Amino acid sequence: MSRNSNGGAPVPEGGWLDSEQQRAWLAYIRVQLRLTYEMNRQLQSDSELSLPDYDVLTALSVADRGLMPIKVLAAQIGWERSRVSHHVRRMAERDLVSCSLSTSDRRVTEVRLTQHGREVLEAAAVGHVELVRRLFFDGLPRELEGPLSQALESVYTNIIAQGTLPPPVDWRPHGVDDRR
Amino acid sequence: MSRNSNGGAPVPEGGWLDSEQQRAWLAYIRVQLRLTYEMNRQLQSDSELSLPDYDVLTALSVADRGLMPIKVLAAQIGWERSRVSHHVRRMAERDLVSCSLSTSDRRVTEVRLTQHGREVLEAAAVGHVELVRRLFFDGLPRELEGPLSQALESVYTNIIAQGTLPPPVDWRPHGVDDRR
DNA sequence: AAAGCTTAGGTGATATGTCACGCAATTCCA
DNA sequence: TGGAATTGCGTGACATATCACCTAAGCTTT
Repeated sequence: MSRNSNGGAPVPEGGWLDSEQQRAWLAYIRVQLRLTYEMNRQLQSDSELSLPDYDVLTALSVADRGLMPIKVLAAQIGWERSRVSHHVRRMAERDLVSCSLSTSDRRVTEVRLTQHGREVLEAAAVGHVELVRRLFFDGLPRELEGPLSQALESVYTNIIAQGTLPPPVDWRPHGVDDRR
Repeated sequence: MSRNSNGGAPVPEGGWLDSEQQRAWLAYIRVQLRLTYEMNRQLQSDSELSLPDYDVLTALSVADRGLMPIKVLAAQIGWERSRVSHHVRRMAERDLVSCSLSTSDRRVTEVRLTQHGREVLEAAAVGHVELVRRLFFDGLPRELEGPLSQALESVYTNIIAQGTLPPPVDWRPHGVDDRR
């Protein structure tokens, strides 16, 4: 940091971001930080779920028959496998999910949403989505919704192409309806 | 989840997001997840820093005289104070920062960037910014940079207004140049 | 200047996440 | 078909984060 003090002109060469890019990146980081903080806080105070809990339950809730191998679940929500393993065990102790061996391939553990888990999720989702709407969309002018989606989708596509992570399966997070 | 199966029409009433909003939200969450994962991964493999380490060092590097009270640092990067306290102690053991009591108010601990910390940060920043450019901006059409910035800035302003968190001080994260 | 409030931080118990490794089921292939 | 490679996961040691609570310095009031 603190070099490249060129008074605000774009930086064409390899190393740094030009000023328009810096603007976008700064805005992105700020939104990301605050939003994560607030979502966590809201969930924990209005429900018995943490944001990670919520992510797991949401992924399961839209899965076929509310059930998913650990490997797939990890890919869906972008976690390390062993994190899922630990987390799911803890959630099972709270009766939010249950685990069982697949009959077809006895290496795989299938994680299943319990009835209680589904109820807790649906109760929590109301407040969560409400928060997202209030914090995110109430501040977003209608005419920028389209461009924002486009921009983020482009970036996402690029990340998948460039990134080192196995490409994910379709996933709908945080109150995004699955319209079956 | 899994209710409100209205076949794709916008949902006007209170509870859920309409389909354009769902599109934006889904894209946002996906980008957020992948990007965090990749940034962490890159930093840890190309330097001796984690993403949290990097955030701390970046905040300090743009501070006046490379020095900041813990309280301010926490606000800058959106952490709980005690997290900063613990983390900074560990970083001090690695000689990335150092702590000392303020002379004017002996309650405050001032965290300072060490010479070694600055060197490590500057070495790490090169690869980090390179990754951000490759993953984020290479996928973002120039004509969408402006709208994206605008959209995220609107959202950010709204979060600050609505949110429960103390409004932050100015902060420039992750390789955003401070052009003093 | 002492009682009581407020503010900055540290601390220790606990929860959570990561990493390296190991084991067992499956698949590959000579 | 039997051994090697691969795959899916669990585990335990360790790193990190959170939470409730503690101390002490400064401030305010009387």
